[in-house]
Amino acid sequence: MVSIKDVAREAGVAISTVSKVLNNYPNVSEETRKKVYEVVDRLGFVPNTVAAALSSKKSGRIALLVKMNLKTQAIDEINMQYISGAICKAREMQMDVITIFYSMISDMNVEEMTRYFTAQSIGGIIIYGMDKEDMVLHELIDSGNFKIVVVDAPMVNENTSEVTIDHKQAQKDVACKAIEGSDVKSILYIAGMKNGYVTDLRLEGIREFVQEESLELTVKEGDFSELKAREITFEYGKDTDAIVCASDLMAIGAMKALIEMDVFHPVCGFDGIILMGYVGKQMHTVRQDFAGISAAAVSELQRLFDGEAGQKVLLPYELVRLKYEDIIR
Amino acid sequence: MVSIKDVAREAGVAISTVSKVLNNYPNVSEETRKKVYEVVDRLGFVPNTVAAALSSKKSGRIALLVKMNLKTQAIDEINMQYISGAICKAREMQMDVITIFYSMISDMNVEEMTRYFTAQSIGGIIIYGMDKEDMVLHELIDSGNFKIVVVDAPMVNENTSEVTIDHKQAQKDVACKAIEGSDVKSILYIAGMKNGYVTDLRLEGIREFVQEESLELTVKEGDFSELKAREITFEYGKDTDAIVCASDLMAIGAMKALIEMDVFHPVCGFDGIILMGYVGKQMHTVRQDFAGISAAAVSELQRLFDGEAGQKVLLPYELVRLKYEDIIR
DNA sequence: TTGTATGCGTTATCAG
DNA sequence: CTGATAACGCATACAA
Repeated sequence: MVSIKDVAREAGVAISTVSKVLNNYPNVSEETRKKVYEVVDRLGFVPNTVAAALSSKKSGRIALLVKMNLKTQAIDEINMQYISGAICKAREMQMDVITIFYSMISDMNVEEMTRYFTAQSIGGIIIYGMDKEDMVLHELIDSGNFKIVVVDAPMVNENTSEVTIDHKQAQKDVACKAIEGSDVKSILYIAGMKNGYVTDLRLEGIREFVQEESLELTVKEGDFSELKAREITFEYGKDTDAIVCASDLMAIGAMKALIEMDVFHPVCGFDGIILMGYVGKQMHTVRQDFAGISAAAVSELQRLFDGEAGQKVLLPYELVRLKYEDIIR
Repeated sequence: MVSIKDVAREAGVAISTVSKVLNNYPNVSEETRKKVYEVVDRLGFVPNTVAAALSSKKSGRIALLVKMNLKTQAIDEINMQYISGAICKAREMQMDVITIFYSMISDMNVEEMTRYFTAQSIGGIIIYGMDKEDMVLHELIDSGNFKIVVVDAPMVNENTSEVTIDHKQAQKDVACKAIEGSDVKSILYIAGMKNGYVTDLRLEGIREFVQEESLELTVKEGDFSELKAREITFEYGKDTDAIVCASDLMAIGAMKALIEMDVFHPVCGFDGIILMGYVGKQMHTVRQDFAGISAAAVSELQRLFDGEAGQKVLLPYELVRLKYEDIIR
C-alpha cells in the first residue's frame, strides 16, 4: 500500500507538506504543490480515509440515519433514493459515509448514541424522516456534539440545518391541479402520521386551499398507511367529490378502493414514487427529487463542517402525473 | 470520549489486556476478563472501529458493491433488501459497512480499485449482481487481495464464496406451478440478460422442464427489461399458451401487455417483489429472501476472515403468489 | 514556506 | 497470563 510517507519520500518533501498540499492548505509554494501532485498520481496514491478520520476529529465521516419500514416497498423507494443520492454526492465531496437504520439504535439513549457515533469517528449526521416524538434525536441535536442536517424537520441552530421542500405550498398546488376541471365541492383529506412534521405543513396547505376555494373539508388520519387510506376511502369516499392524500401510497390505497367501489373521484398523492405508474388510473402528485434532496443535505453538512451556521434549505418540487408508459424502461 | 486507555486505568490492567479481553483472546484469566467487562459497561465504553481498522489490517470493514442504475428512479426493492439485510447483520457481527454503487468505480482498473478499497481499510467485499463481462471484478477476485462473497455468481476459491439459491430448480418449480391446471402446450420464455450468470441457470431450468413435460419452448431475450418483455409479449404472446419470465418486472410487463391484448395466459415471474401485488392479476413467482441472502453473505465473509476457505452457500426459496390484500398494511 | 514531533485509539509482538 | 511498546496512516501544533 502506498502511503503518504511514500509520496513524501518520492517527492523529497516532508509528510506534513504532502498533507498540507492534499488538504489545500494556504501556505504551500506552487512549486512543491506541483511536485507533490505529480508524485501522487504517478504512484496512484489514495489517501486513507480511515487514518484521516482517526487523526482529525473534524473529519468528513458522516452517517445517514434512515427510518426504514421493513414492510412497505414504496417507502423503500424513497429511502433508496435518499441513500444513493447521499452516497454519490459524498463520494464526490470525498466524504466517508455509513448507513444506519434507525431501528438499529432506537433503543439507545443520547449518551449511548453519542458514544456510538463517536466511536465510529462520525462528525456529521443526516437524519431522514424524523418526527416530533423522537426525543432522543432531539436531544442529540441539542447536545451540539455533531453537525446535523435534518430532512423535512424544522431543526435549525448553530450546527443543525434543515433541507426540505415547501410542503404547504406543494400540497395546495397538487390539490388545485387534481380538481381542476372537475366540479368539486368537498374534499376528503387523508393525512399522514400525527407526529410527523410534514403532516402539519401539508395539512395547513390543504386547509388554506379549501378556504380560498370555499370547499368543504373532511380530514382523516391515514398514518401514511395504504391500508388505512383504503379503509377510510371505503367509509367516506363516496360522500366527497375528491380525495387528497398526504402520500402516494395512501393515494394508491384510496384509488384502488374507489375502483372497487366503482365510483370515480379525482385522487392525488404526494411524493412522486414510481409505483404510482402501476396503478392504472393516473393521479396527480408532488414529485420530490429525493436523491437531489439528499445530495443537498450532504453539501449542507459540508457547510456546517466548514464552520458556517445552520440554515434552512428549500428545494424545488414539481407536479407530475405518472403513466405506466413513462416509468417502464 | 472514553477510550480503551480509560478502561485499562479504571480496571487496573494494561491496555493490551483490555484489547485481548475485547477480542476474545484465549490467554486471559477469567478474573481479569470479568473485571474488564465490569468497567467496560460501567463506563459505557464502545470500541472505536476506525482505530481498530487502522491498526489491524484484517479488520471487519466490508464494502457492499451494489449495481444500481442511478440515472433513472426505479423501484429498487431488491437492492434495498440486499443493503438493509447486510447492514443489519453486519452490525450484529460488529462489522463496519460501507455501501458503494458500481457506477462510482466502474471506470477503474484493478489496481485503482484495489487502492480504493485498501485506502478505506476494506478487507472484505460483497458483490451483488455481477455478470460475466465484469472483467475488472473478475480480476479483483483473482487477485486474492480481498475476501469476497459474490451473490449469484459461481466464484469460489480460497478466499471467495458464493451465496445463491438454486435458480435452475426454482425456475422449473415456478413454471410447473404456473401452468398446473391449465392446458398448456407451448411456453414463451422471456430470459434475462445474456451475460448474467443466473440467466443461464434459469434457462437451463426451463429447458429441462419443457423437455420433461414435452412442451414447446420459445425463448426470447428480455434483458430484465419490463419494456422489452412487454414488446416481446405483444409480438409472440398470443402464439403460446403461457409466459414464463426470468424476473418479476418482466412478468409485470408481459402481464400488462396480455391484458391490453385482451388474452389470458398464465404468466409467472421470478424474485417475489412486492410490486407484483399491485398488478391486479396474480402471478406465481419465486420468492427470494434478499435480506436473508445478504445476511448470509455477511456471515460467509466472516467465515473467510476467520481463515476458512470459500464455499458455495445455497439458500432456500419459496413459491408465492402475491395478492394486493397481502402486501398492504 | 517547510520540516519535526506528537497524538488519534487500536492491535499485535514480544518480554517478563 | 500480563504488560510495555511499536506500528497503522494521517493531521497539526510548533519549530526552524
